[in-house]
Amino acid sequence: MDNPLNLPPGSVRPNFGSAFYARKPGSAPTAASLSHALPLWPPVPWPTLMVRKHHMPFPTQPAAKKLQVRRLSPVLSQDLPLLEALQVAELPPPRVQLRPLQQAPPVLKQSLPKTEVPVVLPMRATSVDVRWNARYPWNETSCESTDRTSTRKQCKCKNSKCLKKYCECFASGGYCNDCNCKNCYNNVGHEAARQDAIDAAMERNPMAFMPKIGNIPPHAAQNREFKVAEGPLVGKHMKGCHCKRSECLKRYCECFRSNILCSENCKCMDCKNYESNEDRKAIRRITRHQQHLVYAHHMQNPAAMGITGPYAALSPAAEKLSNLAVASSGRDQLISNNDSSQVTSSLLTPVPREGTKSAVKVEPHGVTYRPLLADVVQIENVNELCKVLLLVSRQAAGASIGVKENTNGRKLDRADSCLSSINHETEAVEKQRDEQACSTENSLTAVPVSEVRSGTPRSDPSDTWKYGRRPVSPETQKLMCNEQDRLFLTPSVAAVIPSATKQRLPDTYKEQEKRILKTLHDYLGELVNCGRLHEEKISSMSSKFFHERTSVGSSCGSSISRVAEVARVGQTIRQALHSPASVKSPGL
DNA sequence: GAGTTTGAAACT
DNA sequence: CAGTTTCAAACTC
Repeated sequence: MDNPLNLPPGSVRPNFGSAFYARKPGSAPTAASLSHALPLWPPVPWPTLMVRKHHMPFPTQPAAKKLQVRRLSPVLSQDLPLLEALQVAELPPPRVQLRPLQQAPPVLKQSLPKTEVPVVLPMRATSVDVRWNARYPWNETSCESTDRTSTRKQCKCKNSKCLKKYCECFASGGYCNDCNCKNCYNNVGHEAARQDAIDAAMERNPMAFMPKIGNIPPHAAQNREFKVAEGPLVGKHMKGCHCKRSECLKRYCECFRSNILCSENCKCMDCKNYESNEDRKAIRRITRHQQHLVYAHHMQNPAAMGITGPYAALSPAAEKLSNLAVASSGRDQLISNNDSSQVTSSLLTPVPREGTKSAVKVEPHGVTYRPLLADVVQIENVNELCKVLLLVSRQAAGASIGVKENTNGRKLDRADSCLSSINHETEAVEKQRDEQACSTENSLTAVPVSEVRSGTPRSDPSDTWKYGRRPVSPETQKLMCNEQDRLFLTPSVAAVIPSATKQRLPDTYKEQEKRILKTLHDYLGELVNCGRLHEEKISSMSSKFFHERTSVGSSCGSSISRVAEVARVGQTIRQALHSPASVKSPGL
């Protein structure tokens, strides 16, 4: 049998679709016809397509490709746990491995996020640990995972033997594992009964294990109904919901739960899950606020919660905190995959500084939402970080392969030039924004970029990346990094490298990766501290009526000095990078 | 944690 | 296909 996902021999793979049609060849025409109409056919709930990824924003379809995850070497993963949270796209295929969820690497299991991203990918897409929940696309995982620390749902079925689609695990195409169900037959020990149940479900509805959320058809994209202002809401429920009393604004509603708008497929009553509805918008705002609370909670207590990075999985405690907060607000939407992207992206969204009228955004319903690092992380910082990482990479490459330096240097120059041109295009926009910029008391840009320039050993076209020019977006930078990755990997580059050097290339990559990620790890660590201190500062200011003034001043002063410290760290990194001897660890 | 509400799935 | 029942998640208290 075809094994496009290279599953290990003997691994359990409940392929509902193929199993069903194998027994019922008469259904083959149906399958064949559907294969043209649907991206996934025959239905293959397992391994279904759900990318396990940390902190990842809910992808729009075109962005799905970016979700391919590079697996780090075990050594690196151990040394740099945060690196698991890094998203790297467009990476060399040999390092990408496909494996069923139950064989997920320990590191991955330990840090499974609450937010997993249902992604529509081609059946044979190269991706890691993918699955696609059929009935429960909002589910982060099914029950295959043996991870006890995962925040996945555990079913509590009592009467269905977990062999009906009432059971989330079964509906998602997975086995029950560590669930709280009773009399469970959804396991390997009851494979025959399970297969019968699958057959029965498929017989009732051949689409039973197909994804419920489909893409927006091209013709519908023109329909205002499907145009979603807030980005992540894409697709529509294939069958449509039939809600009567929830107004499609509670998680009873499959559309709402999947964070999509109700469509013409739905037969709901009193639906409020449409784009312009104010109630829906309010709920989304509240949800974002709750995410911010949870996020801040994580940032405050990373060690106590076993979190190794700012984007680590939500703990049950944090989830409960979130739920309680949501409940207290009178609304009941849990954190959705979609909105997490808004939280993370907002971290990098320049906002007016304190002192300006809109420094704190007060929503109409009175909820104040403001990213902790809004005044700390500026887009310039991201650019600067990218540059530092680029220099680290060069240093590593230079240290490892002297011969390669010139070639790669030219390639990087080309990338830098490209980046510069992109910056040039955004010059008009940035000029307008710069006019609004105020002092950067809490910004990480305390170190003048000119210092970076002075430390650069050669004329660098990416200098245009700096002063006076609005940098490109993080997404563009990410693309640029990817581009640079490819530049290192192109056959043309390999062709000019001596064979002896080629053998050392993997080491070069490792060294580059190690240094880059180490630097980034340290940088983000400091960022976490910054955010924590920043919040302390805000908290202190807000409680100034209850504390003596001196304590506030002390806290603020402490925060400011801490930010300055981070800036100093950045300088240290740069100095280390330009040290003639070797690239030293930033030593944070 | 128990009880209630809700809507999908299953059944008639 | 419509109506009813079953079921488990979501929600409330």
